[in-house]
Amino acid sequence: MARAPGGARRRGGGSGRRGQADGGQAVRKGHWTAEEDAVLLRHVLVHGPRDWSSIRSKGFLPRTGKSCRLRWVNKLRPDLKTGCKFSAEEERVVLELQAQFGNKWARISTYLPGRTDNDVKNFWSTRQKRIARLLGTPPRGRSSRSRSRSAKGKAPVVASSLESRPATVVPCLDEVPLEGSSSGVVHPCSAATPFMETRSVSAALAPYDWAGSGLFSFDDGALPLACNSHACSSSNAAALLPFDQPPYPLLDVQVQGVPAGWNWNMAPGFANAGATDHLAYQELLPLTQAAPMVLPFFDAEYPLGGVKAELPDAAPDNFDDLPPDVFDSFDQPPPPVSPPATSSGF
DNA sequence: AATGGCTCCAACCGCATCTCA
DNA sequence: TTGAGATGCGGTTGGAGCCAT
Repeated sequence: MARAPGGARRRGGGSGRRGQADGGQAVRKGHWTAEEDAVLLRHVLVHGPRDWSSIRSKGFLPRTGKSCRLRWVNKLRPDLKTGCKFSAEEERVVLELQAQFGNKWARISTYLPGRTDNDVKNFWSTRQKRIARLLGTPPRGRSSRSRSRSAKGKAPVVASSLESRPATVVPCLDEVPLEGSSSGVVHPCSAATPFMETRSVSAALAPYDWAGSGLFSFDDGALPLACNSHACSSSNAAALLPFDQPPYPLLDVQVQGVPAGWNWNMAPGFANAGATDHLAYQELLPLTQAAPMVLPFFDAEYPLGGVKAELPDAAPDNFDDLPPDVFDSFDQPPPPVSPPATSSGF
């Protein structure tokens, strides 16, 4: 079924429902606009994926922190396979893990690079309904709010066989056999997949270790493929990085209109976390609203009229100025052999 | 062309858990 | 230690697109 990549379908057609926040400030609900996404991305750039509540408390967006987090996790995160159906291999992994873990979608999703718990949950739900329909059995009720919290994840949680059987883990995108191969497994996200413009992504997200996160590859020769033939492990990828170069190409263009010389590495949120972040917003938001901006997570130009960023040929020389804890801002994605001890922050 | 069922998926809600003062 | 706020998770809902009739 040819569908537009998720998110674009209803853009602009959101419900626009509004609730009433405590204190009288209206809380916007429903579908996100491009402008809201831009603001949220700004927040992540400055603060990392945290402090969601401050987005509203500081007046940047009339959205709850939960809503902001959900939007980031499910749609704006750069490592998502948007618009890419579950492959046979992914389905197999879901089936196996669901049998082991029960409905622990967040946990299951850690085995599926690029998939969110919501993706897995939706996939499973659709699949269950399809099976129920084929078997002529009524789908298990949708109104099961009464189920006890303790009943969730009903399957016995035993030591995961997958943890000791890494071969079952979905391999890197690069190594999934293409359709027609002996296994018949379809590449889950082929080259035609609107995965993202990796160069642009890495450029725009410079303040964090996106390259070291193992989520992207760099095809310009400056960096090795982060997702190599053996693992998508961030640690592995990071280990491959030539540290005589910055682990990411620093940007000098993401937002047209940003003053020349603006450097995300100098973003107040990094240089002095929290102290002057509001200043950063004040400085950036009018620019993002007034000028075309680059939102590199999307293939198409952003509705605001942005253009894709071009990477600078030469890496800036102020990488060493970054505080070391900048790179702690993102949790590492799970290694391929076993799930992470803690759920990923992505 | 109209229509109804199905699929997909974004985003909400409520509760659980975590963090920090 | 504890309570409030923040964050995470799982279930659910609703709407748009696709497709068969």
